Amino acid sequence: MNPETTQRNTKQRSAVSAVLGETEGFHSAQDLHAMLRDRGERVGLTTVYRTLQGLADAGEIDVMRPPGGEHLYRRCSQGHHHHLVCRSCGRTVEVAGPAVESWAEKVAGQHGFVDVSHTLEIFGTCPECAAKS
Amino acid sequence: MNPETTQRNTKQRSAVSAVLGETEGFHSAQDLHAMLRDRGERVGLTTVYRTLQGLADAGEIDVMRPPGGEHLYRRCSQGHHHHLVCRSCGRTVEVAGPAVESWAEKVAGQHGFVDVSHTLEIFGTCPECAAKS
DNA sequence: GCGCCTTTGACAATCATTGTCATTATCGAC
DNA sequence: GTCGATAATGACAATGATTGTCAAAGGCGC
Repeated sequence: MNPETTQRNTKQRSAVSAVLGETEGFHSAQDLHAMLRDRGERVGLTTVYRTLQGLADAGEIDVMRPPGGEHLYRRCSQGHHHHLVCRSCGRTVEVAGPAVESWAEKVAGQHGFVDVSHTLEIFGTCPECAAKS
Repeated sequence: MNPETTQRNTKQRSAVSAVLGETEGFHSAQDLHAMLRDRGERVGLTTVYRTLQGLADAGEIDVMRPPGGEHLYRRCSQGHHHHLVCRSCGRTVEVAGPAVESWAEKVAGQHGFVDVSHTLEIFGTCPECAAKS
């Protein structure tokens, strides 16, 4: 078992990372690819996908699978947390829920499940969007 | 707020509903389609998809979007609840978490979000699968 | 600098899901 | 029970995100 999957530092990887660092909210792989092109970076779509997967595996970014069908990626704070997403404008707020974490662990444990993880997303309409409609 | 969801009762709809009622766990649309064919029901794949969407909209079934990429459907108890899924054998346990519900509402409210909903899935390895490995 | 080996990227392939549209079946009215 | 409007169906094509492929290029240790 090699814990350190030989990762090399390439321009493309930093470019993707940089874009993620400068943008707010979630973006699809294709979005990010377009942004990179606009910035003049020449990065292949395939590479964007692979880089994002790598970053996601490394825990440096979060992945969300909205009903829309595309994967959305976002750089988030490192620790475990969840998202409160406006279903109208896409605005995202990070929320922490220690109570939820322990609850999930407890419930899973009661059923004998081990190696537990969980996903939680909260959807709603943010104040601005609610006011608009 | 129900603008007449004009739904007709058709053989296909009952067939899909019946299969869902007799199976355990989550199944993909294509799975269900295959099952229906085995039973001798002649149902088009397109119809299976549409029927499932309809049932999901009506709240009669639950949809899950696992990392695998396929949509999985399952008939569940009507009330709001969540799932504890074995990531090895797919076994599913329904769990209720009143505390989580209220927590989500509260957190969303604190940020001014309205019309709140949420999704929560817990993944783990069930006792049997854990023992096997 | 040199060479090995990972990464890259253009393109093709995959595959679940959705759109299309002529045909069929359902439901309410009579 | 019959009729007719109209929603539902289903075979097929289309879509579109994601993944696979493989030759070429670049990073890293030496």
